[in-house]
Amino acid sequence: MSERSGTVERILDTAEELFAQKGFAETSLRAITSRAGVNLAAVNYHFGSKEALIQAVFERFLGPFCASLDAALDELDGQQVSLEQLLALISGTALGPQGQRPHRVALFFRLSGLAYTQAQGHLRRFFQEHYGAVFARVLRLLSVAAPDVPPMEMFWRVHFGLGAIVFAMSGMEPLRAICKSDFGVTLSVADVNQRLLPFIIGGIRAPVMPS
Amino acid sequence: MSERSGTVERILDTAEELFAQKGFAETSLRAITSRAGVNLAAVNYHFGSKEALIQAVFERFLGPFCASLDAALDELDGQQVSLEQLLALISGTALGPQGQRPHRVALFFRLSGLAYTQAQGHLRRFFQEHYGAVFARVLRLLSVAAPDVPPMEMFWRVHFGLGAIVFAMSGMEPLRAICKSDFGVTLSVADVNQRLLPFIIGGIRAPVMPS
DNA sequence: TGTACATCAGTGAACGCGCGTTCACTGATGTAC
DNA sequence: TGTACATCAGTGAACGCGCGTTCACTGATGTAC
Repeated sequence: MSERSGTVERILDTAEELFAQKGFAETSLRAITSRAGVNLAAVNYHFGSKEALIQAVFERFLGPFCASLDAALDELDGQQVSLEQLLALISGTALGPQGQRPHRVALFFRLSGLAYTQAQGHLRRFFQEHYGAVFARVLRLLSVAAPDVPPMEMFWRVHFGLGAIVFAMSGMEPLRAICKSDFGVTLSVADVNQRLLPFIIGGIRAPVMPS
Repeated sequence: MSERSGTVERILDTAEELFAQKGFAETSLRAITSRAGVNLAAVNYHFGSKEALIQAVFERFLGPFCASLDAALDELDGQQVSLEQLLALISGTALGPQGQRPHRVALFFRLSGLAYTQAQGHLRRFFQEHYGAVFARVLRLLSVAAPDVPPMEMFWRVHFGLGAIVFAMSGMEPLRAICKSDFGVTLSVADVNQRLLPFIIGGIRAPVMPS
């Protein structure tokens, strides 16, 4: 559990934080290794390359998350699930296992946003290969939970919703600061999360335009 | 109108395209100038630095857009405006003046996403300084158009909506490709835009959670 | 009208710098005989 | 039990490379007298 003196874990922790803070291209291996207190060459020794390090950061988060989500979905297999339940389950799974470190979820979504947004073609491929199956499964369940929305419409709306999440998580710090100064209210990351759900549910449930 | 042999315009056009395609840090001045067919030193000669070039790219789009939007909002000052009308006006203004080049809108939102998402602190400041007023004005009008949503809630929901737009625009190409292969339907950028509006309106109108 | 000078867009080559990666090496631990 | 060797995490210094920026320069155009 403790990661004291575990070079690999120290690199992953630091890389995760810095990538989320500044982006992939803007974070140098020197910045990571010096902050982590390890030798510069250690990254290439343990991971092989910067690109492989980036993938390892995602894998460490996404692996357990998808496993947990898959298991949770297995449990309610066949049952009728509402949109609210389904989304609550997903957000609960994301928040769950790390518990103590809720900012890691924000971090992770920010990373996903960067991965999509930056040219990082290798990451998009990596996502599709490793986690495409779970994604498709969720998409199918969503279509069952909101039968008025046809599958293709649902596909787009889910991505719109993902965008809302990613963007909110990415701009979390500045947005919370503006919220504080303009409305005098200090919201936690969890508070923002709680506000996201109704927005997304409202968006997904919106009447479908007759094309 | 024509920008033939206008070095400054050629640089701006090319930079806009490449920044949107690959991000700011990932796009070198050498890539921009060689594709634009101008001398490497011309960027620093005309703009002073790479950072100033980035701001100039935004200014060229945002300046006219905000002016048009402000003018359009002036015209219906005092009238009762619905959420649908307001959002249609904004998206119309964004799509309007460039008309012939609809992909510039996608491009521009992608750039905004990058600006928010990447550490580029100078860009966030630049945004707030130059366009904070128009943004606040729109926010006020939205609050009038959807009086059930309190201002702070609206603030967050607008940003969630912005996220949906930015993300959809950023991932436009791959998402359209997936849509084609999974559903056999080829959507244009305008089609995706048309699907965005109901989602955002649904999200903004969603019942407010009793906190 | 002709000449000298100023202005300015654009150029080509070089600058120093930080980057990801490589490589020969160390020192500790485990294994074979 | 002692010795020789293999393995492996980690190191320090250097590699070549592409980057943003700078600078002395050119050549065309405009202006002053």
